[in-house]
Amino acid sequence: MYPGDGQAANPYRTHTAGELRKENVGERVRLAGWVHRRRDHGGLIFVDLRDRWGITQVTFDPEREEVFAAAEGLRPEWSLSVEGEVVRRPAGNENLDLPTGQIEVEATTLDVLNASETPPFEIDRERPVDELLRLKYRYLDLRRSRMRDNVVFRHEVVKYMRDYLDERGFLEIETPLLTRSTPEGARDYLVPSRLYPGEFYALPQSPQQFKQLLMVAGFERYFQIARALRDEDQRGDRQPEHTQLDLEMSYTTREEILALVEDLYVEIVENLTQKAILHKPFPRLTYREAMDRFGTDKPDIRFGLELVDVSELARSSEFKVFRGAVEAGGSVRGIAVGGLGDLTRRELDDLTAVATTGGARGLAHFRVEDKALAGPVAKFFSPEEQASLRERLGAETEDYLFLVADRDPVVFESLNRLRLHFRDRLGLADEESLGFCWVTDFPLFEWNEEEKRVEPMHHMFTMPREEDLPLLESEPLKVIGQLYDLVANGVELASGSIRIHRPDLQQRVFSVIGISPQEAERRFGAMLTAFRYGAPPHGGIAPGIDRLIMVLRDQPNIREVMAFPKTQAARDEMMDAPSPVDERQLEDLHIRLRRKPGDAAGS
RNA sequence: GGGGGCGUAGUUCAGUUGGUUAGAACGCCGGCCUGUCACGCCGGAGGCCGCGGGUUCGAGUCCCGUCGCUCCCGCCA
Repeated sequence: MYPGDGQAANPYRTHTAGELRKENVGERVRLAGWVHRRRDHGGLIFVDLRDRWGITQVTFDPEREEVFAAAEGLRPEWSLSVEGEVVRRPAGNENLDLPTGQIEVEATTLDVLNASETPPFEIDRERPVDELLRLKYRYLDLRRSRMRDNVVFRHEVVKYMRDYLDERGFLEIETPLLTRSTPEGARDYLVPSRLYPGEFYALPQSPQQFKQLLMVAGFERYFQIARALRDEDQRGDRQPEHTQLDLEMSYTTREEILALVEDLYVEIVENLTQKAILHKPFPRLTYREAMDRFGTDKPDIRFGLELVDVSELARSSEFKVFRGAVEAGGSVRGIAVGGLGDLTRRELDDLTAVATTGGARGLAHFRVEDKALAGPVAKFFSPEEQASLRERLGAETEDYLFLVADRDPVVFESLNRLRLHFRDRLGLADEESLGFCWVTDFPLFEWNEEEKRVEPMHHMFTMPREEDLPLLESEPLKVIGQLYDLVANGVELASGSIRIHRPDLQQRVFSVIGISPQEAERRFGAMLTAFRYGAPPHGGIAPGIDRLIMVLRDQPNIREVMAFPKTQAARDEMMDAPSPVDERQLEDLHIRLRRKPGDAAGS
């Protein structure tokens, strides 16, 4: 049974509004949907009837007086069921923009199923509307074609994932929403317990431990379209809850996991989109290489402007800023950019601001002249050094050179921002292409300067590289983890690792990050115990679904690809959540409020 | 938590140096129109200028505060 299959005895419709063609001419049909537009010519009325599948033009002839009179009262977004005959449109009146544009339906019966108030914004056209209004009336916003197409496309992608994994022996298994808080990384959403005063469940930031336990349980290949919840501030690509394709495999290798996901993504792109994949197979970059070449672990490889290290040249230069940075253990790196024309003082200031947002204290810039470099600090460099800089950066005459000198993380972050700035300003990246790449071999740990301690870069269950195991206690920051990210067009699309499966090694990693055996037992007891019962080697990955849809459909914001997103302030404007609750409910939960609902937070 | 932008008709926006009755387009309402598909033409209604305070003879416009939306930084294993 399917709308329009003509089989079911459906009182509302025999066909969808997207399927009638000239082959159907002469058939008596019934359509249901919304008034998309009404064009009243006095003696003839056209109604564009819209349902999920498309738009069909319905005509109302004044000779059918009763139906015609009813059609005069129709307004946008009324819900209708119309019966009539499919007729060929008069020659010259076909609408080539509409798949159904060869025909129209001459209405003989009109049933108004429900009238509509005038919508708060126009649904039949793609115009910017205030975000709050869209979210408050999300059910109307979702009637717009772009939003509907986003939702439909998302379904197609998720279905593809399910089918793909099912064919390869994966089982879809649900894991709990009410679980235990693991205060590490992001802030948890907490749920108070009624039966245990003062105790709380946490909503999962990821099903990480459960999926590893499913490997111990022997399911070997698991996946789940899983919600992940984090109580952190929003961004254009971050929401309090997002969806990931969580998957895990036993007796597997990194190569097997990468191949599985790469093939899946290639198939999704080739079967469901018009986009082109820039490089197949996906290029592999180590973390080190990604940082050196692009200054980021999520590089947009669709364009050049790669970073060049000129530290050696800087070390011997007269320019103290450069020399000082290198002597302090940092570096000097830069990019050469063409096609900028002559930059004004103001534009150069703006570029400096881009660099300083990345932490840089300044931005050295040169314009490449025929024979020399020009710029405020050019005088510090000898003609030989200038020629060398130009050559190292591969610059042409009239290019600009931009260099940053600082600690490596600052240099990378600043140049990465500049690189992306020029991408957008100069249109360097092809919008219709997908520059996928894998970034591998991340450090297992990173140094948290504020807390003066070592912490996991990804998560604490990641397997170190075999050859680095001896360094675990002595030089943890040098240990490389068996980690891998999938990146496309500068967006991190998936993140995964081979996991630790032996309790002794897991305990060693806990110790490195300062978790005592007692604390580990208290917080991760189930997992450590489980590992003692023949836990298999395993690993997995978690591709983010929202971001994938964003990239594949060129949507600028994660809200555009979610049916019911929250505002940047994490509110649901439609349902008005969060909201105060009854005193009775609080009592059940053993909760007394210190501040009344509605009081400004933190004041 | 911090910074930027925005807030004027149902919607999207304009609004001069502080000065008469706050405008446009779309939408809405009414009329006309038999081939439109962003239909067309004529007419009309519609405003707590986010909210509160201040300066001023006079505030949409200037100042202070506040609320909301949004983008970014922090944060997000």
